Amino acid sequence: MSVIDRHELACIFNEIGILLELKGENPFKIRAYYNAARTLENLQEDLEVLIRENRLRETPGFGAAIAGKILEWWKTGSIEYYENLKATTPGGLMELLRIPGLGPKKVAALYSALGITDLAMLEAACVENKLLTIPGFGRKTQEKICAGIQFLRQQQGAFLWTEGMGWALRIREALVGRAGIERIEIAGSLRRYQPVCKDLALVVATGTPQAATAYLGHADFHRSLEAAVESLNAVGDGRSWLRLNNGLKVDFMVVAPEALPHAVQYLTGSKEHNAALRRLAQGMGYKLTAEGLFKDGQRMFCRDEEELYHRLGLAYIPPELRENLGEIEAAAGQSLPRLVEAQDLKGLFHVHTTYSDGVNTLRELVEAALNKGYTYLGVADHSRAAVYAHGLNEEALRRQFAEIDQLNQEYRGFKIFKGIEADILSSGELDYDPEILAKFDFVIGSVHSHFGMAKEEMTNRLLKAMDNPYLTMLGHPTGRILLERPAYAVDLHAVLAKAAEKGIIIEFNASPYRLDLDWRWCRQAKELGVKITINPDAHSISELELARSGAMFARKGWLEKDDVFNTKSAQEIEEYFQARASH
DNA sequence: GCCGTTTTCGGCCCGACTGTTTTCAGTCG
Repeated sequence: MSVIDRHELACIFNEIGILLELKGENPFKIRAYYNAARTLENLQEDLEVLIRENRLRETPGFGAAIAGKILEWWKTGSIEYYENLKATTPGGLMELLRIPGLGPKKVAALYSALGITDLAMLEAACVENKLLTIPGFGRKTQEKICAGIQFLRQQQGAFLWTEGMGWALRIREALVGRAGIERIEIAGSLRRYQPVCKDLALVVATGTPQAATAYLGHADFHRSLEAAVESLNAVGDGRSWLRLNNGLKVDFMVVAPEALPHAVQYLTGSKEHNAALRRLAQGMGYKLTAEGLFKDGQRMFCRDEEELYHRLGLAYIPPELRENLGEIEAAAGQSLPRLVEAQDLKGLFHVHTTYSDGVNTLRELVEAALNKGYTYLGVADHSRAAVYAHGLNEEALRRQFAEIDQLNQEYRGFKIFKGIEADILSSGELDYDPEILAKFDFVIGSVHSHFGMAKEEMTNRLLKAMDNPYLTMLGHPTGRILLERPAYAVDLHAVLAKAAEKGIIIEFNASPYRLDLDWRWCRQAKELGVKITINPDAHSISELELARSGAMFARKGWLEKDDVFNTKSAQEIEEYFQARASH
C-alpha cells in the first residue's frame, strides 16, 4: 500500500476525462471523472483516512466506480482502466486539444480522416490544405488551427513560475548535503519572479567542486528526481546543464562558498541588468564578473549581494526589479520603491463561494480568511451571464446578501463586503441593471466571452464598462492565460487612462495562470495614480493564499504599499466605497 | 459515472457564438 498523493490521483482522473472525450464517450461520464479530480484536489479530509475507514463513498462524487479506482490505485499503484485507455489512444492527440478551437470531436475527426496524431502532422496537413477535405472543416477553421499551432510553438519549453519553482525545490532537496554540496541557491528568472520561465539557474556552493560536479551527472541524483534526465553537459568554469524529460533545462554553476554571492548575482540576471551593472563598475575602475569584483587584478569577495551593490555605490536592488528598467539609476539616487510586502495585505477581494463555482461555503471562507489574519473579505461570485459557473440570479443574490448580513453580525471585527464579478457583455454593458448593481458594496467587471474582438472594439467595450458608475474594479484586464491563451487585443494605455480618470481600481489577478495585469503595466498604472488590488480570484480556501504569493509578482511592477488597494484597513475600504457610492 | 428516488432508470448546466452549413455540430466559458 503506497502513500497516497491525491494531487497525482487527481491528475489521473483528469486525464481519464480527456481520454474519454477523445473516444466520444458519454459527456456525463466524462464530467463525473473531472468532478472526481476536482473533489480530490479540494478534499478537506485526509484521503488515506477515508480509505482506511471505508468512507470513500460518503464523499459526494465518489460512486462505486471511482471509489473502486481510488482503492485500486492505493493497493496497486496503478489503474487498469486508465492504462488501457492510454494504450489505445495516440499520445499526441492530447497535445492537439491545447489548440484553441480544437475540441475532442475535431481532433477525433482529424485522426480518423487523415490519421493525424501530433502537432507536426497537423501543421503539415494545414500547409497542404488537407483539412478542407474533412466535412465540417473549412478555410477559417484551418487558419485558426495554424495560428493556434504558432502560439503553442512560441510557448514551447516554457513553464509557469510555480512549476519551475517546484522543480527547483525538488532539485535542491536532492542535492544539498551530498557530494560535499553545502548550499543551493535558486537564481535565474525564477528569483526575479518572471511569471514564466524557460530554464532554471541554480548555484551550487561546495568546497569540493569536482565531486559536486560529478554528482550532477550521477544516476542516484537523476533517479531521485523521478524524471529521466537527458544528459549532463559540462561547459567548463564549473558550468553545466541538464535537461529533464519534460524539456526543462537546468543550468548549474558550481562555486566555492566564498564566491556564492557573486555567482548568485550573476545568474539571477537579468542579462540587461548585469550588463548595465558591469558598465557602472567599469566606470568606477572595477571589473565585475561571475567570479567576483576585481580591482587592479585583485579579487574582492563580498559577504553577500547587499555588500556587492553597496560597493558599486548602490542601494540593494531586490531581484524582482533587476530588469534594467531604471532600477540601477533609482538605487544610485536612493530612490528605489519600498515594495509592497505580502503581510501588508489586510483583506481580500474576488473570492468565489458555493453560490457560484467555488468549492467552499461563504462561512468556511470567512473562517479561513480570519484564521489567516485578514480583516475583511470581498465576496465576488459570478454574475448571471456566466451560466457555466452558476452565475447568480436575483433570488440567489437575495439569499447571499442575507447570509452576509448574518455573518457580519456574527463576526464582529471582521467585515464581509458584498460584491460581484459581473460579466462585461460584448456591448460593454454590465450583466445587471443599475438597480441591482447599486446594492453591492463593490462591482468587479470582467470579460469572459467574445475574446476575438478587434482591438478598437474591445477597447471601447472596456471603456464603456468603466463609464458605468457602479464599476469599482476591472478584473483580469487582458484575459490572458499564461502559456494557454494570449491576451485579447486591447489598448491598455486607454484603459489605464480611463481608470485614472474614473477612479477605477485595476485587478492584479494573483492566479499563477493569469498574473494579469502584467507587471510591466503595473508600473504604468502606478505612474498614472491608478490603484491596484491584488486579488486571489479564489475558488477554494487554499487559493486564498494566492494573494500573498501574488504580492511577490506585483513587486516586480514596482508597486508599493500605498499603490495597493487591499493594504487599506476594513474601515478605510468601507469609507472609500461609501464615498464612491454617494457621487 | 453519480445521484436520488419514481428501488431501476432518467437527469445530470447551458446559452451563445463560430463556422459550417442552409439547420446544426462543435467549442467555449
